[in-house]
Amino acid sequence: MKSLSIKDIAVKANVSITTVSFIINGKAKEKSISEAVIEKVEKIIAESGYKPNQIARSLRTGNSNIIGLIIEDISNSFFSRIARLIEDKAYKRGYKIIYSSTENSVDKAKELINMFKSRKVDAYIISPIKGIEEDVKMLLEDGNPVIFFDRNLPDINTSYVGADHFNASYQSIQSFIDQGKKNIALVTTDINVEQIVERYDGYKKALEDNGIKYDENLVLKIHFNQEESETISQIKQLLEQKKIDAVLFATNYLAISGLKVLKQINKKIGDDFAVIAYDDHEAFELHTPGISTVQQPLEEIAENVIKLILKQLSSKAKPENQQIIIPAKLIIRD
Amino acid sequence: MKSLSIKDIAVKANVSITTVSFIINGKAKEKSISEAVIEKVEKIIAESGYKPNQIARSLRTGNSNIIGLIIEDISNSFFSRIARLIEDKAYKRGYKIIYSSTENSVDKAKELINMFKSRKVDAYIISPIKGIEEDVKMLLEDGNPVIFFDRNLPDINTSYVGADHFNASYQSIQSFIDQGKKNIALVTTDINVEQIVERYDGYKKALEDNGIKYDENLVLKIHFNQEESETISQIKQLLEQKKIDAVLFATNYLAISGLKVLKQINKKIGDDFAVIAYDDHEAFELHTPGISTVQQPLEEIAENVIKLILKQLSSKAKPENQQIIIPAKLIIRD
DNA sequence: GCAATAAAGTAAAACGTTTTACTAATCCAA
DNA sequence: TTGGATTAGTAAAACGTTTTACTTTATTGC
Repeated sequence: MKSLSIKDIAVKANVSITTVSFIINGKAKEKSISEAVIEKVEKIIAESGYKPNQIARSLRTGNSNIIGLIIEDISNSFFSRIARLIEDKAYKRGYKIIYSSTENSVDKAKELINMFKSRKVDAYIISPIKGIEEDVKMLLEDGNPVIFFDRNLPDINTSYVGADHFNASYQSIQSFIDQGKKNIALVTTDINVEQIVERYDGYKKALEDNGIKYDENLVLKIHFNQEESETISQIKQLLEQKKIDAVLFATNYLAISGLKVLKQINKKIGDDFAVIAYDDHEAFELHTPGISTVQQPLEEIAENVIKLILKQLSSKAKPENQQIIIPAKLIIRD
Repeated sequence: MKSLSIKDIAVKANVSITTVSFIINGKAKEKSISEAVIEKVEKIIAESGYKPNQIARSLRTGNSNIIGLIIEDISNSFFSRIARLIEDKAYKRGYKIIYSSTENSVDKAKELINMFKSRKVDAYIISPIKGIEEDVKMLLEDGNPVIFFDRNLPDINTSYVGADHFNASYQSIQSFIDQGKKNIALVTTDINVEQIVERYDGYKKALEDNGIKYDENLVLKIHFNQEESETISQIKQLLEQKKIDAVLFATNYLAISGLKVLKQINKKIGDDFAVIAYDDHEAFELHTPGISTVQQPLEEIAENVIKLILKQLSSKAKPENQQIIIPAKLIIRD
């Protein structure tokens, strides 16, 4: 069964297509369509269940009311929770979200940008990776609103919303030191994105400020995309160094793997061994003992992202770029 | 900067729009375009970075290469993991996913269906809720491929892929009974969807088959969408009944809340109190002691969903409906 | 009672593709 | 040498909207 078109409505109501279009778009008054006609057409529309074809609409107007969301991996709870919040807020303002996961592949990220481009999304929300700078620059040159979140690309001149990774990391290490820890390990990833680098820098700076020498044997950089079993064996190797008395995990999935290791090698978290995980996760609260975490301000990040996007979408002129850095919260458990 | 259109390419190559279109769509051979022209046009396309406008394409052809995914909540790890798998498999076959969360609201689900309809998605993958039967029927009447997963709506005649909830629940209870448990509680939700009802039925049947009387004081039905604090206090009330020696949580988020309660009231899982959670979650593996779970076959569900969808998309005639029920696995931990 | 203005509405172009039906030139067989 | 088949390509309609520029009739002010 073919779906109804504006033409069918026009014929039924015995008016022109133009008139129907004006009514649908709330321009009836301003285009001086009579009350009687408005009512008649609206009645027919309601009865027939006609819905305008958004594709035709997009083709004509050039915008789609769709926002593209590019993230690393929707099955990571940090991203899925952010996605949910963004979706929610966007939806309330009449925007829909198309998302896709890059799995940290530059090629896939570029492909996604192209796909979104050819689908004429109105705006891009991206948690970027190194290597897509040129593509993003082209988007910006073409006048597309682009907002980065969680991660930033320093060479790109656009708005960014994220947590204060450097300070969060610094404070975590400081709290270890305040507890008297001396041999503090860091488990992080080798992906070269700003937020990960900042966490690393915060680690180093805190050690330095406290007069503790940086020891590269205490830092483990895990390949992204490797099998979890491999990750686990690397972490196991690290943590078997007896002297380590504290460890900061730079992402939640690394912390999960790390906790599995602790369970395996039966190393207890307590007075002489402390753990902090980056990005909260339900497992950390439930764990016995509770795992201290750096909690990212998801709600604020999502709210700011949407606010910036909508501001750009509603004003023709591009607003000033903003770098919104939101403090993260260190939650000490148990 | 305006983006390039097929016309720009045609002008540059000094051929007609038609010719360019044939080449883009791989019909050059069959439409007898000469090798020389093909090469020339392809070169120009590559150099200019031209990408066809998918919106115009969709308008003309009536399909979008987009599959709509409607789920309850993307931030629930069961759905986000399934979404990731589906996205991945769809992507490999040239399809993109638009997803949205219903939050178990019938109105939002209907709105989403309408939105997808007006965007002309090629197919619908839905984890349905009661109340949208009419809307789905209309989709089917219009010839749209629709596949349900995780949950089913009995009155609707379409394909379904899901786990064997009844047996999984039955086996869980049976395993409690085999351990000698007598007062087995069930914490479930009040949403009226088949998969939840089946879990409940499995619970009842297992008790009955073992000659244990059903006691409604041992069954707690939690409102969907209520605050977690409320959920926690209700579960607390239930579990404070001393005689309860085992509990099955019918969803992973209920189990998470339940574990928080156990931690609060300091009730230990062990020989005289057992827990099984439905749907695995990282927290369950890490928990001390490990929490036994019913693991849904995510990979198989996603694979079957995509297989069915693609079969429908490629064959003009609608294939037979299939009900694919995949056994779930009871993982006993510790 | 006449020009200017307002009210009520419409025809047709445009958005960027795909596809159908067509033309013109060349080839080949009888 | 002729006429059907093949090769190489194109013009134009169609998809379903929005929007600009236009028409026709009624109203107003003087």
